[in-house]
Amino acid sequence: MTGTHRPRGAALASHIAEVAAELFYQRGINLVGVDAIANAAGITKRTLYRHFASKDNLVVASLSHGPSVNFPPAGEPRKRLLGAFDDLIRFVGAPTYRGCPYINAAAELTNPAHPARKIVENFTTRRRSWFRRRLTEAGVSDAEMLAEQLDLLFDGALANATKRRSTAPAVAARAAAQTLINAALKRR
Amino acid sequence: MTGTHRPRGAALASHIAEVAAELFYQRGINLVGVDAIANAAGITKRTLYRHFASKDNLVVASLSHGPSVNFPPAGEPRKRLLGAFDDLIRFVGAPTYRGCPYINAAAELTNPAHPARKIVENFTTRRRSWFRRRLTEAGVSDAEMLAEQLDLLFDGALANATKRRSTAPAVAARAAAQTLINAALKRR
DNA sequence: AGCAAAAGATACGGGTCGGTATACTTCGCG
DNA sequence: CGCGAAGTATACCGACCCGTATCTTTTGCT
Repeated sequence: MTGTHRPRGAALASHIAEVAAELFYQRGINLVGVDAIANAAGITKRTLYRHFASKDNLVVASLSHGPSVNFPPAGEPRKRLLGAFDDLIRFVGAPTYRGCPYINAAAELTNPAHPARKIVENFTTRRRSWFRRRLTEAGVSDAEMLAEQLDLLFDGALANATKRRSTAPAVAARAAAQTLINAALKRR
Repeated sequence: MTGTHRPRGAALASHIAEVAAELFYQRGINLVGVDAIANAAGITKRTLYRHFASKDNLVVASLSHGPSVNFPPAGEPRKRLLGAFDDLIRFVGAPTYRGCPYINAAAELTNPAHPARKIVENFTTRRRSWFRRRLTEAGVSDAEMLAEQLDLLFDGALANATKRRSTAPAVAARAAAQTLINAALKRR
């Protein structure tokens, strides 16, 4: 055991990204300066720039440290699908909820060349794929289309809850998902 | 006819808000300064501040001048509902599409006390009410819940299209809306 | 014609931004 | 032990931010 009290090296980089993620999430990417991040992380701006070449790079790294919805790792396909929506309800109900970090990033980073934009796009694609695989396992014929629709309900609940500060949209999303899945299975 | 070449008085205020709306939409509220707005509007910063007490006030005024989805003003209820989704497809397919101005504002304006946040909330509420009224006219029993769900599909398509730059989510939203409406009418 | 309001032109003020420079201290490890 | 990397402390840079002050010119209206 090395026993260092404060993080160093790679561990420090991860710590910086974590602190940045929280600040970006609560106050907005464009409204948080690197000075504030360095200060909150208990380090110097010089040290921050030793780990991240630029603020843009730090934004990219911070995305994987933000809060997220949990997707059930195993179980009956339909239960896993609805379980994701259950956790969505929990997610938007958190007292510190301030929207979906990825939706927010897409809104804040208007420069199409920003490196974080690709991360955002990949994230959505992966979530849609997860839905598609579960739907295929459940026996839905047009899994591609339904996966897209469940993804919409997800983003819709996240975006709507940001505007209204309520869990109602997430609850409605869960119900809509159930309706759509049932309709797809009946029509088979 | 007065015949003034350049707008004055109240007309100028509206012109400023229009220019601001476009800049905010394309480049982001927090990334556009009042100097850039005054410059693009062909006026002086001094004049801008004669019409708007602060940038925050201008942000509020700009929201009503941004691009928006058209809701069919008359016709058979179900046609009007699907017509809104048709225009949603057009909206997200525009080459200058950069997300929903209201969702973006909610993401950018992290200060809960910002005056624009109330405008954003009112907007969502009004759209949901429009859905609810049409659904009631169409004979849906639980119009409240279904209106919420259609609103989710709307926001979902808008948010998802921002991340992916595609009309596919809007097309899927329209199909999902149809499925949900049909299911609600059958179950009556 | 003439006046008050509106708009132009320009500069400034205090603040923050992302990023860099310099010089000093601490730490891990061979 | 001692060396080099990592981190601290602090100051600085040019650019931009929102908002205001001053002064001149234009305009609409009576």
